[in-house]
Amino acid sequence: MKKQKSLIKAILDIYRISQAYITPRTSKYGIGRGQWYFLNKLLFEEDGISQEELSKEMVVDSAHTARAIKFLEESGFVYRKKDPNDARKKNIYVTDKSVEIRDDYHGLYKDLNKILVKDFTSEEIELVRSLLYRMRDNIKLYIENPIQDSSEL
Amino acid sequence: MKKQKSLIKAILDIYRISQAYITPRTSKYGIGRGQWYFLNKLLFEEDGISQEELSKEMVVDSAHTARAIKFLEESGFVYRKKDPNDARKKNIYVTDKSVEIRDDYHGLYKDLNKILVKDFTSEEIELVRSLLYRMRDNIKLYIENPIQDSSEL
DNA sequence: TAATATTAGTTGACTAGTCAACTAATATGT
DNA sequence: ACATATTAGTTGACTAGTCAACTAATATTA
Repeated sequence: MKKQKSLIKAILDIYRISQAYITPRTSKYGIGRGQWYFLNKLLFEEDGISQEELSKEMVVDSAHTARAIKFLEESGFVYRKKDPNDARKKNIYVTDKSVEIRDDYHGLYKDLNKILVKDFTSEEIELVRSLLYRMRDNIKLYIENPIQDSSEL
Repeated sequence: MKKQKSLIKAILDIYRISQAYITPRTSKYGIGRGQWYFLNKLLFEEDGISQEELSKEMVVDSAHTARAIKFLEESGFVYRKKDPNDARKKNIYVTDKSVEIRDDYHGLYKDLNKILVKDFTSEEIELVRSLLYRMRDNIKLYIENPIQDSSEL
C-alpha cells in the first residue's frame, strides 16, 4: 500500500471538480464543458489564431477543436475566416456576442481561482502557479520528444 | 487581454498530457484511459471498498464507475462481492491478475511523477504536492457545500 | 515543372464521463 | 408495523475527447 499521495491524483481531482464548478456557470450561455476553455483562450489571450494553433495551445485533438469551434460558430460566439496567406488555415475571431459576456466570463475564472487558492498566501499562489507550469512544460516536452525513455529519468 | 496565466489552464494541460502519457502504457494490459485510475486506487490504496466510495474518492460519476468496474471485472482485474452487512453495496477487490502487474503498474506512476517534477528540488516536490492537495480540498469543499456563494469569496 | 511530403481541417467510429430516471435495499420517523 | 426518505447501483441518452482515414492546400525536392 503506497502511502504517498500522487501528484497526478490531485491534478485529476482538481480537473474534474473544476469542470463541475464551471459547467453550470457557462451553460447559461449555452456553452458546454467542452467549449468554455476555447472561448476563454480566444477572449483573454489571443484570437485570430488558427484551429491548429488553438489545438496545440489547449492540448486537445484537432478533431475536438474542429467540432467545438463549429459549435461556438453556430452559436454566434466566434467566426472563422480563411487565412489570406494560407488557404488551408481558418482563423478564429470572437464576435460582439462574446465580447458582451467577457466581463461576466472573466469573473467566473477569477472566482474559481479564488476558491482554489483559498487561504493561500500570495507567495504560495505564485509558487504553485510557477511549479504547475514547470510540471506542464516537463510533461509536454517529454511527450513531444519520444526519443527519451524511462531509463533516462 | 489577461496576461496572468491561470492555474486551471495548467491543471487542464497537465491532465490531458498525462492521459496521453498513461494511455498507451496501460493499453498493453487492455486497460483504457477511463479505467487505469480505478485500478491504481484499488492496487495501491485500498480495495474492498464499494463503488459508491470509489466514485467519491475518484470524484467521478457513479455511472462511470459502474461501467469502468464492470469492464475491469470482465477483463479479470477485479471482482465484486456483495457486502454481507448491506445488500445494496458491492465491494470491489483486485484479483491475482492485477497483483501480477502491480510492480510494472507502479513503475508507470513513478515514471510519470518523475517526468512531471523533473528538475524540482525535493522541497519543491513536497511543496507542490501539499499545495495541490490544498487546492483540491478547497474546490471539493466548495462544491459539496453549495450554501456558499461568490460574494463570500 | 512534376512527384512527394507535410500541414490544416473534417468526418466517422470509438471510448470517457455526466445527468436523469429507474430498481432494490436500508434507514428514519410515526 | 408502515410510510417515507435516503443510499447503492444500473441503464439510456447525451456531451467530451481521441484516433484514424480522408481531402485539399502548401512546401520540398528532384
